[in-house]
Amino acid sequence: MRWSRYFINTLREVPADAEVISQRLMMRAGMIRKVAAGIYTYLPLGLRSIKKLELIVREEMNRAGSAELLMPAIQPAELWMESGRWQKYGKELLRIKDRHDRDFVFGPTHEEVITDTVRDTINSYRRLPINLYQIQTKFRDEVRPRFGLMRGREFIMKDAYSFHSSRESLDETYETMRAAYSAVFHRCSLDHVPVEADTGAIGGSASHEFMVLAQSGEDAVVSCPNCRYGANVEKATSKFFDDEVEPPASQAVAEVHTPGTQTIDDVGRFLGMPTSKLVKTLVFQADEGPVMVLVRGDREGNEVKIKNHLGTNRLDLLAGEGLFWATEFERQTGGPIGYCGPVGTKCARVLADHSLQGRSRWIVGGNKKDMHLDYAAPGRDFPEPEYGDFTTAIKGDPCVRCGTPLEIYRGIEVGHIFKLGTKYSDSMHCDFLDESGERKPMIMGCYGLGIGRTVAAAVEQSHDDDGIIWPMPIAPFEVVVTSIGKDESVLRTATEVYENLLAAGIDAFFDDRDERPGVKFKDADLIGFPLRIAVGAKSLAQGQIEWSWRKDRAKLLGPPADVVASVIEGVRAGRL
RNA sequence: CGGGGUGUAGCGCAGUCUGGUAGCGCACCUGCUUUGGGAGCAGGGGGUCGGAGGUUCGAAUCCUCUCGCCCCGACCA
Repeated sequence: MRWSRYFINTLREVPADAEVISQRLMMRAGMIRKVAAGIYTYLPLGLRSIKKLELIVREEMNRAGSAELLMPAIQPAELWMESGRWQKYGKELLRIKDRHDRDFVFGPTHEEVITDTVRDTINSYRRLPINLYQIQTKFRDEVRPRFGLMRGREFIMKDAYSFHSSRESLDETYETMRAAYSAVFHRCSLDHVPVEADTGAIGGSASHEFMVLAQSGEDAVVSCPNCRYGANVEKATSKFFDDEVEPPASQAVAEVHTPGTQTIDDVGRFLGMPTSKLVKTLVFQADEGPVMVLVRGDREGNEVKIKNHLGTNRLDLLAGEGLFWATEFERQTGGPIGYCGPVGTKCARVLADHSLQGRSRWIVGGNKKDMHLDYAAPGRDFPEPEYGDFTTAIKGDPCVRCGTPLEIYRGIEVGHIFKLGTKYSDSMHCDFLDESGERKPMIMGCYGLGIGRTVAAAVEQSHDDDGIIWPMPIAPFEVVVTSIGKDESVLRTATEVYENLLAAGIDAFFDDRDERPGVKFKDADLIGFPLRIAVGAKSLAQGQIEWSWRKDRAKLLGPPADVVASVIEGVRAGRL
C-alpha cells in the first residue's frame, strides 16, 4: 500500500480526552477515531492490527478444537428472560425494541444464544464435548467508558463456549483453552500472567483472568514471587492474622467513652491503639436486609467476597450522608454511625473476617453515641459471627500457598475463562442423555478474549516517547519503505524495493509522499512499523540503502538486494 | 445516579466576567525557496460559536430549558 493513496492522517496534537498511552498513540497514529463515548471507528491502519490478532486467535482456537460460528449481535429478550439475566444484568445490558414493540438486547455476551443453539442440536453424550467460538462486536453500556479500546462500550471480543457430559471433560477443555490463550498472548509478545478470578455476573465455579501487566491497568492483581500464585485482588486470599499475643478474654465487657470518634482512625488515636487492634464494622444492605461485616481495623472490606458469601444480588454499603440516612442507618442497625457494633445489633447476620477468629480482645462500637466496648467476646456478648475471607489482600500479606510476601501489580484483563457448570443448561434446559439413558444438564465452560483490548494492551506494553513499537505479528504493516527526496533514482529504487517485498509476501507500506524526511521519519516512528527501509540520494549514490528496527533504531546500510533479503528474514523471524 | 467541568473550523485552544464585524496554532489549498528527524516566506479556503426558547436596537458573550462530552465517586467484569 502506498501512503499517498491510503486513508490515514496522523495528528501532531493529542485529542484532549485521551487519557492513556495506547489511546493517545492510536488516535495520533490514525488507527482509531472516537465516534461517541466508548464507541470507535477502526480506521484502516487500526483495523489491520485487529484483523491480524483475530487471525492469530482463529488459528489457536481452531488448533484447540473449537469451531467458529457467528451468532447475531441482536438477541430476543425471551432468551434472557429464560436464563434470568433479563432481570439480573442491570443497565449495562442495552435493551432495544423493534417496530413491533418487541424486546431485544444488543448482546454483551452469548451464553443464552449458544445454549439455545446447542440444546436444539445435541441430545446425546456421544456428540459431546462440543466447543464453539465466534469473533464479534459486543455492546456493554458501561457507566463510564474510558481509555479508548481498553474499556469501550462497543468492542470486539472472541467468545467461546464448551459443552460437556462430565466435569473431567470440562477440566480437560478448560486446560486446552488456557494453553491456547497463553499461546495467543505469547505470539503477540505480551507479558501476561493468568490469575485466579471472581466469576461475577457470568457465574460458575472456577475462573482465570489473563492479565497483561501495565501501569494503566484497571485491575489489581496479587502475585507471589515464589510460587507463582496469582489472583485478582477481588478474589485473592492471603493468610494474615494477629501476630501479637493478647490478654485472655476473662475480662468482662467494658464500656469506653469515646466522644467524637466517627472513624476508625479517630478511635485508634483516641485510645492510643493501632487500628489493627480495633474491629471495623461495615453495614451493607443485601437482598435479605442489613448485614454486618466485621474486619480488622486496618483492613478494607471486599465487597465481591462478601457478595459471594451471602449469595446476594445487591450489596450496598450503608453510609450516612445526610439526616435522613443517619436516621435510617440507626433504625436499621440499632447503632448510630461511627458507633455501631455487633453487641445488640439489629442486623440479622453478622460476618467476620477470619483474621479476627480467635482474637481475644475485641474493641467494637457500642451501638450508642460516643461509646465503644472493650473486651467484647463473641459467643458471650454477641452471637458467634460467620467467619470467612472478607477483606482485600494487600502488598506484603503472606501467600496462602507458601507464605511469601505477596506483590501487587496493575493489569489489563485481556482474557477471562470460566467453568460455568450448569448455570445456563439448568435454567435453559440444555440437556443430554448419558450412557444409561438418563437426562442430565450439560456442563459448560466459557472463554472470552478482548480483541481490541489486547491490541491496546500491546501498545501499552510496547512504545516509547516517539510512538508505538509494534510486535511484528500484530503490526499493521511489517515494513515501511521511506523515499527521501524527489530524485528519480531514489523513487525508482524505493519502488523496486517495495515491490520486491510485496512479492515475497511481506506486508510492506510505501511512504511515497512528497514530504520532508523529518516528517516521514516522525510518522513512521509514531505508527510504529517494526522495520523501516530508507532510500535517500546520498547513500544511493554509493549504491546503498538503509534499514533499521524500530525497537533500537540502529541504522544498517547495504545494497538494495541485500537489504531486502535481510528485511525479509527479519520479518519472518518476527512473525512467530 | 451524586459532585465538578466543558462544548467556538478536522485537531489543540483564546474570546464569554464587562453584549457591538468570530480569532490564534496545527492540519488543508496555491506559489516560491527548502529537503536525512514534525522547514521558511507570501497568499488562500473552511464556522448555523452543541441545540431550543427568551432578554436586547444588537447575543459566542446575559437568562431559562435541553443535549453531548470529560473528570472524580458510586457501579460494573
